[in-house]
Amino acid sequence: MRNDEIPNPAVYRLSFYLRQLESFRRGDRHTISSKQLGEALGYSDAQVRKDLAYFGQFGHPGIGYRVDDLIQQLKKILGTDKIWNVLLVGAGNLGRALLAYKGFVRKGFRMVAIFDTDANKVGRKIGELQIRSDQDIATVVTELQIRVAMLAVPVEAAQSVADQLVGAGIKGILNFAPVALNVPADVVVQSVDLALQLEQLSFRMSLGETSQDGAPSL
Amino acid sequence: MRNDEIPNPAVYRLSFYLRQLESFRRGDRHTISSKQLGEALGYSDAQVRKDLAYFGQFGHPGIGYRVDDLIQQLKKILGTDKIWNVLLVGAGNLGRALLAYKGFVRKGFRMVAIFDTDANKVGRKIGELQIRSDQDIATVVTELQIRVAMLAVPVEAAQSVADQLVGAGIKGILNFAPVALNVPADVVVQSVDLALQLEQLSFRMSLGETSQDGAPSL
DNA sequence: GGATGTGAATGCATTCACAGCA
DNA sequence: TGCTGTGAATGCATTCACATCC
Repeated sequence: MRNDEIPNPAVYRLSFYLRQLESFRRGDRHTISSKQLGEALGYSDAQVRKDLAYFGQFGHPGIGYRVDDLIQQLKKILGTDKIWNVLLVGAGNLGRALLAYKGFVRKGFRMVAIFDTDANKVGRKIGELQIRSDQDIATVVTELQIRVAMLAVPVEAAQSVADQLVGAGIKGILNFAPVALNVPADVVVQSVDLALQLEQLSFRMSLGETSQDGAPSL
Repeated sequence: MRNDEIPNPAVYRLSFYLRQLESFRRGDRHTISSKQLGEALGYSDAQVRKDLAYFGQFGHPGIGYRVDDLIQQLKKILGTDKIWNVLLVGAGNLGRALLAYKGFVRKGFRMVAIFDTDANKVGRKIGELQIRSDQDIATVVTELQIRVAMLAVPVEAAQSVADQLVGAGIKGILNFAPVALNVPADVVVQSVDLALQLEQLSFRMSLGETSQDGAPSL
């Protein structure tokens, strides 16, 4: 199947399916139906089946989906079936929290270098890693074959650091600065704006809603 | 206009419009057309007009939108035209980073209390605030009239803390734990799963995409 | 019986295109 | 002329409903 036929929201749901399946597996569930998986997440059974069918035939009629199998398949589809080397720019509060965050490692994302533009911070160690100057980005990216960067710098610096990252050959940026980054078409940006999330929560609190979670579109 | 006629994606875009308008204002732009606003964010002009029209008539034919005005209106719609008292549960790495994050304050979210379940941490100070026991949540919520909570505890603890928050009268939770929380219909949960964002980035890197940003749906 | 996978039908979001106003 | 606001048209995502298989 061609990739551009897959609805964006479906790709987000894939991650939720994976998360839920891992929870089912911890509960020693070996097999699961689209109905059960959907109910746990607030989706219809048809939605679950359709989403999965975009990527292949993973189910067994009369049985459902084998939990272990489907986890493996989803990891493969999402690209987390292997280890990724990731670099971090910005050794402030947020950067240090990201560095320590266990959830990344659990998914196979390994932080292998930290950079900061602040000369005072350069050279200091955080955990195992020594903070390096942003001047070294290009060298390190090449040496360690890094394709993904996390950007946790102040909004004023974000675009220029993004340019450096792109120049160094980075192909994906997880951006925490509240700004729309300008990058070439072959570089993917995924943005997380924390204050924006709280603002959205504030909006939804003034309605009679039941909604969960932040997710997709384009 | 009835609220449930507003597309979810449109609500997310509202936040992006606001962010972009504030950037335009810093550049001393006083008036802006739907075309210009849309171009800055990758949306069509019709999209911008339609989204705004869900909430009222803010524009001036032949002129466009007055930047200052529209900022005010959007803040009012989103609920960030006033100060919110917010509490935080979880004084780990992430919690401390959230506490120090300037972006929340800029939008009028004021962190007024921190809680942790770890007795070792209780009593310690972070910045101005002293970490309190989760036992005190109900008291503090009532005293300080808090409606919003940020949840930055490990995934195993998330649901039980969420129950405590709900019991104390909290109506909105910004959840950083990678789990779908179960809450009553009058409580809103907005979730941010950091590892999931990185996973989505990984998926999109294996396509020929140009996409930006993480956003809506249901 | 119990479940999947999938074309067809529905419903929702976006875009078009234009009347109307400054 | 330049731009908004909006019904109508289009396009995309979800749901229905059923043939198919264990």
